[in-house]
Amino acid sequence: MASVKPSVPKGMRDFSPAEMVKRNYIFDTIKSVFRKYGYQQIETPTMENLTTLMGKYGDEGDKLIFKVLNSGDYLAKADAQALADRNSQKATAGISEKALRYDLTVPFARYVVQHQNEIIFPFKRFQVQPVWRADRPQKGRYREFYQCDADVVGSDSLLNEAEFVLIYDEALSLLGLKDFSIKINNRKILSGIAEIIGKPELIVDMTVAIDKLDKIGMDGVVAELLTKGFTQQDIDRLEPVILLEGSNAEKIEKLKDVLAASPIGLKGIEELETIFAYLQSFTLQKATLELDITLARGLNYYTGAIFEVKTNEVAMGSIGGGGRYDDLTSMFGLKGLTGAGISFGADRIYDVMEELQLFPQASNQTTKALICTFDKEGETFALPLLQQLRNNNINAELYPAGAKIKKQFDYANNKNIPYVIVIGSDEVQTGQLTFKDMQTGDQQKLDSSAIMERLKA
RNA sequence: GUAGAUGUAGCUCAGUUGGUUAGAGCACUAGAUUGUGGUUCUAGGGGUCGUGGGUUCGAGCCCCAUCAUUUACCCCA
Repeated sequence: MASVKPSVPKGMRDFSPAEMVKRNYIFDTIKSVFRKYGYQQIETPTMENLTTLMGKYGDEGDKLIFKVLNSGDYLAKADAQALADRNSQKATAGISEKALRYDLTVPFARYVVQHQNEIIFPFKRFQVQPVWRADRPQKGRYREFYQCDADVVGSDSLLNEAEFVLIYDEALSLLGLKDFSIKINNRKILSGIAEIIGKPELIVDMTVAIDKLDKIGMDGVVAELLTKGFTQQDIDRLEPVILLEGSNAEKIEKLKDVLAASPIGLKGIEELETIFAYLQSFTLQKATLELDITLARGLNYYTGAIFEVKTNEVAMGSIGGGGRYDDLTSMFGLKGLTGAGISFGADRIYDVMEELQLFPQASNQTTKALICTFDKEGETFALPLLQQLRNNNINAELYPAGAKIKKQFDYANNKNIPYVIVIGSDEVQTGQLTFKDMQTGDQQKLDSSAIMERLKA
């Protein structure tokens, strides 16, 4: 067989042992915080029906969904006309019925509707699984990456939103981030602004444009708004709102003025105030909570609070986001169920922590003791000791007999194994085994029970 | 989809105006050391220079195409 150059698909990666230690550290930390706040883990399949996903993420999102070719003779059922016309979009429906999940929120909504009779509401679930996007990879952007989501459905209490802030703060502080912002906004405020301007139908274009403020500046935003159908007059009314400054409380007061004539806008402000009021009773560790009126987020299923988390220590896109969605389950036939959730971008958090060197030295993830022998006799002698070590919860391995002792020590060294037990003919005869500390180089003769005590300590 | 950068040993990279047999570090193998690694010294293996074409007496280097990787835009975690 011709040999194939080994490679993985664009934007996807292998994770070697050293990386997995660090990744698990992130996952375990986030999961423990989720559990602490009452969230329970579920998983959903890698693939969803294409119809479940399409139309949930906007036109752009639809293009970024990885579609999976039907099994068997997939062209048999294809739309011949669409194929002849080279109309990919139309042809897709005939040849693909499944797709890789694009996020965890939509599959969760599907799950809730499908299992509504088993679920006790409010239902608080977390989910840590990879998602796939057919995007162009670049810094901090992969085609396969993990999201860590916590969502609650069936509770409209704004305490949930307040707790999301606490979860972000606690998890990221635990991971060692020292300066990050949890940005918060409310979709209803954005709606109110669009309403005041008199262009409620252009809310999506408006939010997409002002979301870019810190990237392209006010001039860029104005230019984009003009192309989207806003007049200079609209922009004159919009500008002071976008450029609001001051403390969160000051921004809220100014917004109350601006949105006085918009019931929905005022509702959004009220929600924000409630969340801030809840948080008065809690102390944040490292996070800065910041009301950011330009925060929009692309997903248009959000209806209330919107969150986004950014680190201020390195240049990186957002490392988390979320918000409230009042109607996501209605797409699957269950009306009147509100939900809210947040997501951590584990891969970006990894990149940030790597850059800031925040990973602790992990010592207990490797083998603690390696038994080295010279021959079959030593190996046989070593087997009971090996089991005894493992029975005492000591990570231990026996180097298969036959290799040169130098090679075995090399192995221990490369694998960062801290202790080596050497068993040769002397040791077999006397029962006094050679026990060596690989860090200091010290070695001494000890019997197996003494070794056990040393390793348990 | 648009634009730039980069493709040389398993990895990270050097390679002069185009000139003999393409180099280094790390890693690997062996020896110095027949019961001792991490340090040191010595030797060794390993290359269709991404691929295809062109210019030239001569191409890793110049030109064209193509593929791959990567960065930015759009969008997003």
